Amino acid sequence: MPRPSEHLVAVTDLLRQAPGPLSAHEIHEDLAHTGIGLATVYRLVKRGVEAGQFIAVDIPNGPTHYEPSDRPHHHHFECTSCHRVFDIEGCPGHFDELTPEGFTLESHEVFLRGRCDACSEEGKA
Amino acid sequence: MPRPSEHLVAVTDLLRQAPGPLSAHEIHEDLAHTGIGLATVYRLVKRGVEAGQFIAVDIPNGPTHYEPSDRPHHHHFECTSCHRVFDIEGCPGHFDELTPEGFTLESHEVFLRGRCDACSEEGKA
DNA sequence: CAGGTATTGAGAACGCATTATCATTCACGA
DNA sequence: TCGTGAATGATAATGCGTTCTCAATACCTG
Repeated sequence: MPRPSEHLVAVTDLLRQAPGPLSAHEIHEDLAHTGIGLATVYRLVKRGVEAGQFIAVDIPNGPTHYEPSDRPHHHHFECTSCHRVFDIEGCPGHFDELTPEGFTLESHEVFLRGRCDACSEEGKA
Repeated sequence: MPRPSEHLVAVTDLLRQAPGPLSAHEIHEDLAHTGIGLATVYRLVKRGVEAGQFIAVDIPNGPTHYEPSDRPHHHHFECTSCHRVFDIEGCPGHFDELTPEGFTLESHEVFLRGRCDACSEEGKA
């Protein structure tokens, strides 16, 4: 029972509710019950990025993730166990002080890695 | 004039002299005059990483780079123009303060992006 | 100098993320 | 209800980084 163009709504809602950016694969899985195809997921996120609604987040050694573009400045935490990516608030700042002489700083990214709350719990048991 | 096993010396020296981590492709290019093959480059860096001499640096949206493992804690700057990666000294620290409740922090990475000294000069002209 | 072994380079093959293809299906107006 | 154009899903194809295959070559020992 796929509803055309309803897909965009579903993807947008999913990204808004998510605790961090999602990959195309994750979106496809989370919306599996709607019958959406992977190709459509890629089409919608690509369109969304071009339209400025979504932002593409490049993960080191992983697929591109997507998040709504209206979130305030933040960074990301990747779980080394479940590989999900979470938003984290705050920013160390003062990156211009780290920039070498003669270099021009344009942007910065901070990636934390470790275990998310769920996976940390598992480890304790 | 390829000298077998001399290749490892050449790769090691190159990585030591480089201002930052190099990709397999960059190593292959920089050592083109030695006649080294790309497959050999991959073999040597893989072996080096397994042996603990080199460290694999994952670049967002780019190929794995390699650097000597005996460098002190540092981060990286990627030039948006020439796409070379440079080491930068210093670290903002205090990442545990950014880590959400219940999460376990294992490591962190900081990526700065902008124009390197050479490419900044170009822009001025 | 001959034989055995490890290394090498070229190119094929692979894995993965992403994009293109195309027949089918759906929405919507006449 | 029928026709038309846009959207969709399955799958083939692509691009790129990396690994594998294998014949040729270099080193080493006797």
